[in-house]
Amino acid sequence: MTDTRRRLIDGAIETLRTRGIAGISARSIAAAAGVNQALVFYHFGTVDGLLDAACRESTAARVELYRDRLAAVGSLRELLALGRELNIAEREAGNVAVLAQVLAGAQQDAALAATARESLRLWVAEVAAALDRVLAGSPVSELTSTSQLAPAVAAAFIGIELYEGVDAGAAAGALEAIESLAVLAEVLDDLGSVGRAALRVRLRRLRAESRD
Amino acid sequence: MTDTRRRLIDGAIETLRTRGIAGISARSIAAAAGVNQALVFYHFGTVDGLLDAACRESTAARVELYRDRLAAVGSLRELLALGRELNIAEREAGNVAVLAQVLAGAQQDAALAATARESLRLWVAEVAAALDRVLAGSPVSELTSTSQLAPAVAAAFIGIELYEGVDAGAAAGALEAIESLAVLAEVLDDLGSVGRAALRVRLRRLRAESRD
DNA sequence: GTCTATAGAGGGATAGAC
DNA sequence: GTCTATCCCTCTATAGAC
Repeated sequence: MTDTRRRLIDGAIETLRTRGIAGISARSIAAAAGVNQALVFYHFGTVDGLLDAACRESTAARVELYRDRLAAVGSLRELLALGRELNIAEREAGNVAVLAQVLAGAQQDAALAATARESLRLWVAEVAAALDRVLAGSPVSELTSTSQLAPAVAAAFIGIELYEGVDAGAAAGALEAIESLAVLAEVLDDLGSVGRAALRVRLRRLRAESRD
Repeated sequence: MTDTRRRLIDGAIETLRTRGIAGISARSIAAAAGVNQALVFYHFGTVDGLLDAACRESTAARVELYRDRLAAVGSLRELLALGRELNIAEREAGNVAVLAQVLAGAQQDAALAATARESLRLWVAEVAAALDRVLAGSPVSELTSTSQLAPAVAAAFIGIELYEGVDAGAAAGALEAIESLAVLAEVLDDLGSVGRAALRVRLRRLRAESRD
């Protein structure tokens, strides 16, 4: 990758962070990149093309950065601790905010939506793999699949990140609530066969109800 | 409220829905409202002023619409069912998407952030009251407070709504995962004093660890 | 209260020199 | 690959007629 492409991608990410999706323009990005405005079109064709490349590139790099650590996680507790660390680091670097801005823009733009979908899938695949290991043998895995749980984790992350920008206290509370609820899973593990039996009863009742 | 103010507020909400925060302008709103562009400035001073009024107005109306039903909820199961119904209705009406767009714009705009914060607090207050009733006496209330749980619910809602625009399948999975996890709370209720005791043990251990 | 017209800024995108 | 210059469009906001 040439130096100018690099600078433009970094400039796009920085502009997304500082001015949001509503403040994105070839001129604002070029100013952040310290580069001529016309180069956006020479290298990426359109502003959307640059946004697309920036989102893909930044997500891939972030996922790469955390892959090893996610792969090393051995318990729910460790996963939550890593999640909190990741939340703080990404918030300081402004990267979850970037994904949130892209997601907001993607609601009305099919091309950007495809990019956002693939970016989220990169994260979700890593999270799902970690959940698979952490929840193996736990009664929780009878309740829900990690392929559903992982997107829920990603969605919560994004929601909390956006929340953080307008009400930091409430967002911190939300994060704590989620961590507290994870204790429920551990309690169920502690209860062993008793908990597992109670869970099965509930699940049977639930499925009988949904047949009505 | 005059007819023109009404039309402009509705036009702003519709524009937020169809074109997102990046597509907001006095002209696009006025076109959606079927009204002259200059009237935005006559009635609301600036485009931001109109956005602000639209967000407050629309949130207050929505919260009002669901207040009675939220107040009638008597169990976690009923609350989840109402949540799912609300999710579908608001998605079809495009209102959670509107709040998500405002939230994205609010990250870089202090005035809009204040509006978004207050709008979220309207929702959170209702959700917290419902959770208070539903979780009264449940061991879950020893784990976390509804003042933390309610923002978590709101954040998850917003995250899922944004997710829905780019990956509907994954978003549906996320919603199901959350509903499944709620069964954990019911299982713990079923277990009565056994579950409560196991929970207390876990909590003691957790707090001992966090003192290290 | 509503309209037209317009100033002045910012924006996407391109042509063509270097 | 990079720059300047420019076209033409859209934007906010206001002035002033009605």
